[in-house]
Amino acid sequence: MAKETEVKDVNQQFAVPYYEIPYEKFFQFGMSVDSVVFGYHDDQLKVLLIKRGAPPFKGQLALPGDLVYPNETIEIAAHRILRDLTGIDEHSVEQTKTYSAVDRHPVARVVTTGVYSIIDIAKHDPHASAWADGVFWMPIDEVPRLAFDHDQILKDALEILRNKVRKEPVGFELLPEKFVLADLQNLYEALLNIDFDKANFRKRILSAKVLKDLNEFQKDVPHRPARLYSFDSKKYQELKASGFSIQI
Amino acid sequence: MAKETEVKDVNQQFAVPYYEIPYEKFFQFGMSVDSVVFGYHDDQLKVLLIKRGAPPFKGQLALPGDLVYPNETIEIAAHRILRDLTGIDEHSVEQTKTYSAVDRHPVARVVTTGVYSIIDIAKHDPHASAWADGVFWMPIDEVPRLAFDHDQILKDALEILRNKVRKEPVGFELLPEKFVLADLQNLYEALLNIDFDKANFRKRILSAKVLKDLNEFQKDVPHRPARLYSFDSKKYQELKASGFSIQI
DNA sequence: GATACTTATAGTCTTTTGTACAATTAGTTC
DNA sequence: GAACTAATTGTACAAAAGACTATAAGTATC
Repeated sequence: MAKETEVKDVNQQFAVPYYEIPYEKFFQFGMSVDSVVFGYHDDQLKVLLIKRGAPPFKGQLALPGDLVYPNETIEIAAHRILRDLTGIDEHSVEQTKTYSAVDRHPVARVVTTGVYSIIDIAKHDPHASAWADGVFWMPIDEVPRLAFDHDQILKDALEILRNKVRKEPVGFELLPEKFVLADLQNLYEALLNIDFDKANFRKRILSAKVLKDLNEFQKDVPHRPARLYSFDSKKYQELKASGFSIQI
Repeated sequence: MAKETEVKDVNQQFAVPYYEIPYEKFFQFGMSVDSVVFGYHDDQLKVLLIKRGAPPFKGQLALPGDLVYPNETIEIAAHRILRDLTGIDEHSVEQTKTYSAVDRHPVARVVTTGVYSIIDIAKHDPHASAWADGVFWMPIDEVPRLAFDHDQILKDALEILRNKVRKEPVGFELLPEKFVLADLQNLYEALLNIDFDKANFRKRILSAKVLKDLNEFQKDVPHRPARLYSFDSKKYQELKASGFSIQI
């Protein structure tokens, strides 16, 4: 909760009814979006970063993000900005939190909304464009200090992802179409920083009945090949509609 | 996900690098906060509404909310605005979502952030002030059509509350200091729309070990008086720190 | 003051779920 | 074929959840 003193100070400065304050005073905010794009590769959870090619923080690593146009929603801006900066076109967008610290932007008053999305790295090939000087998939625990308050935005998004992944089958969006149970387990272990017992993980995930058994098998592995599965989103929708929820 | 066409339209209109677009174009947003204040009374979950005494939507019911000052954070503004409109002073503030539909405000471009808080009705006595023409505690399932997009904001906040209440002991903030297990059960039943078995609810809640047994009893009830408890926040902090979490 | 009534609280029994770990299977490599 | 690796199946025990019964401790009634 905010300290009482802070609240009082603000009040004293504007101690008049709101309709007597000049309209222009209020309509000076810039809005921006910052996207936390998660991917998974080499058994590691990764996040998409850009090298900023424009001030402020030029040259530093940051989340892809920019100002929202006056005639856009935050969600539409998130799509546009991510495509402009990295070329990534199709992706989901979920809000995390809105950051409004008065001095979070060194130049102007910009309130930003964090969003996150989850993509299959193999399906996208990000490349820097517009004012981005570079785009990188960075393993989540190697991320350095970022521009603005993006450290915090990333941290919050990660926490939300970790909570979400236990209740909803978002994990599958990070994997290729066909996968093996061990892949799925590795993903969850990387995501949650937990080790699961292989046999029990299998039982739990299969009992959720959201995997389609493809009756195909791994190829070219130096051991017994494992069964391939895909996520059965139709079955999941049915289950969800009937009030059932999965727990991992 | 947004439709592709919408995104394209927006792009065509601003098909120039962002640094060539006049600065003023971007900094025209108004920011506001709308508070969903939950309370519990008469075995009912209630929400605090105001009757708007200022345009737009003058005379209609709405969530307490207003514009954020240029030198405030959203959270500080939420405190100020709720105090100004209803006199409620101490309260928690948690963000839910940010709403940015271009036409959500009929007069200007206002992006609003929803916040929610949970208070003990008995401890606060809201009264209309500033431009509020009335303040009401409204049972959650009797809430009529509200101004702006406040129906949606309330709906989202309620869903977030319901999710939260199962994992964190927020429920206690809605109850008076000393309560009886039946109170707590009624609260959870009202909140989640579920019936619990009395004996099992008791076992589960007590096994979480976050209740302090006060060794006091109900008075003036026409039957065997029940034991009074209070929430032991110190113990809860310890449990939480040691990685334990409650599940209801 | 005995009896009915109401709700609190304790206890039991069964089913389900979670967890650890052993056994078996099916492939590759040498 | 023997050694090796990982997949898959199975088993046994512990813990939790759920349904239900029994008892306790008050008030209200007569």
